[in-house]
Amino acid sequence: MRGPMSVELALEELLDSRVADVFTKDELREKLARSERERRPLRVKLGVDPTAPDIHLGHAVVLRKMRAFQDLGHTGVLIIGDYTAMVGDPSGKNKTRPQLSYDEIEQNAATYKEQVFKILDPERTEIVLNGEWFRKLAFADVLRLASRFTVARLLERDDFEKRLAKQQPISLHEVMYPVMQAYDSVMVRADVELGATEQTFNILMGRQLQEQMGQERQIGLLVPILTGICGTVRMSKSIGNYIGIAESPQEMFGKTMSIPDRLLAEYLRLATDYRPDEVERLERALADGSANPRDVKFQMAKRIVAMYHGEESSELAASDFERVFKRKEAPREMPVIGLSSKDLKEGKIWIAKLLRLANAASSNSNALGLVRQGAVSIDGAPVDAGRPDVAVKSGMTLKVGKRRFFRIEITNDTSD
RNA sequence: GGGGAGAUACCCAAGCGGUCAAAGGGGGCAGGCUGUAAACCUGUUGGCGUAGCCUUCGGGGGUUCGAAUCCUCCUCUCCCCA
Repeated sequence: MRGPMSVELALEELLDSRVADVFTKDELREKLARSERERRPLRVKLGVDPTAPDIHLGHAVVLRKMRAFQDLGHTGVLIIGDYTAMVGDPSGKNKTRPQLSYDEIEQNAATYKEQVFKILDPERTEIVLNGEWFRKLAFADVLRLASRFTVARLLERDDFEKRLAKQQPISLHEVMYPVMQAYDSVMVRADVELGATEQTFNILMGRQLQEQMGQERQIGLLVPILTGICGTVRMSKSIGNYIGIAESPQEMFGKTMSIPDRLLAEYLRLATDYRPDEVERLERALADGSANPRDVKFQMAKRIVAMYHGEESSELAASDFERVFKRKEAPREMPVIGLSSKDLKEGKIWIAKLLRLANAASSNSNALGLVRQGAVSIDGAPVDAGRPDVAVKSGMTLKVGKRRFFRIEITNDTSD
């Protein structure tokens, strides 16, 4: 149990640390105080779309904020937008999203639930699918709901404004998205809605609708958007510039080390659990040159991996990293490519086939391209594009590019 | 309802009868240099056991020895007018 002082501190962090905006802070303080008085936990809502199920460090920022509320005794209400996923949130998009099939959505939702408790407290989490209420609405209900919003107001969203300016299409169903999200807030009686800054508009709509429908309006708490590891645009699964919280320690470590230096401060602040004063100290050291960015990044990578895999795995990932990139050796453990003796002709295999079995190339053409560029080696010897049939034995190491390693295992298959 | 513009690969965009698997840029991947950073240089970026062949330029049909390019119908998008 926390003492009174640490509650004070936790509150301060809740409102300020990794927060971009709160509307409004005063209202939130009041709600928190009242919740304390009445011993009624706040209902803290977060809506997620089960479109790309893997949770990454970008999602983690907001999920960890929810966790912070839970640690103070409040209830996290996680809405899986199975129904809204059929629409696709236009936020930050410059084009219409593809609508998913129901099967895909269900599968994604399952993966999501699986990963989310790496961060959230299961004891204080409610998970609901918004199809629960949307499925039941009749068209007349939808019209009544829609009548509470004006087109002018909905088109004020900057993504819509931009698209209009660029003469790009906006579908009617996309305009409904904020309406649906607002309705979610009403249905779960949210006290607080969390989201990244791009959610500002949607969350404000929820506030408005709740008031119109006789509820106290929710507080919006916005967290900053994390830039992806490419360093240019937001972290996103579909772009592929992400670090997933369910990825292997080695992957996480490596990806963290590959971010551009200029993202260091941002990642220290948003992606780690360093205390604000620690972040500040590191930022200062980077700015005045007393710390080497590479070393800070190394520390940070260890921290991030530890957050999701524990200290031990983190240390191992760090030492594997040193081993591979400093000493140019193979990692201790690597994925195995299982070959059967049937795959071989006189002990040899076509390199393209080998790469495809390893899932290291998307096609034979792609594989042979890699070989031509000298990216492929076996036991340290580059594969010659002119001699694409390579002799392999169990225990040999296949290396593709700078960082992908595989161990070859051959089983004697004489079944036919 | 009327008039106009448009749809080309992951994205932007050129091409407007053969020399087009399709310029250029971006992005991705790979190589060099590094710290799996940045910047820079180079290569590569539809598929196929690959000096050859197959499929691709919104979709169908046609003209032609030959079509991303011409004709025709369809689908979709944007703009202006009502």
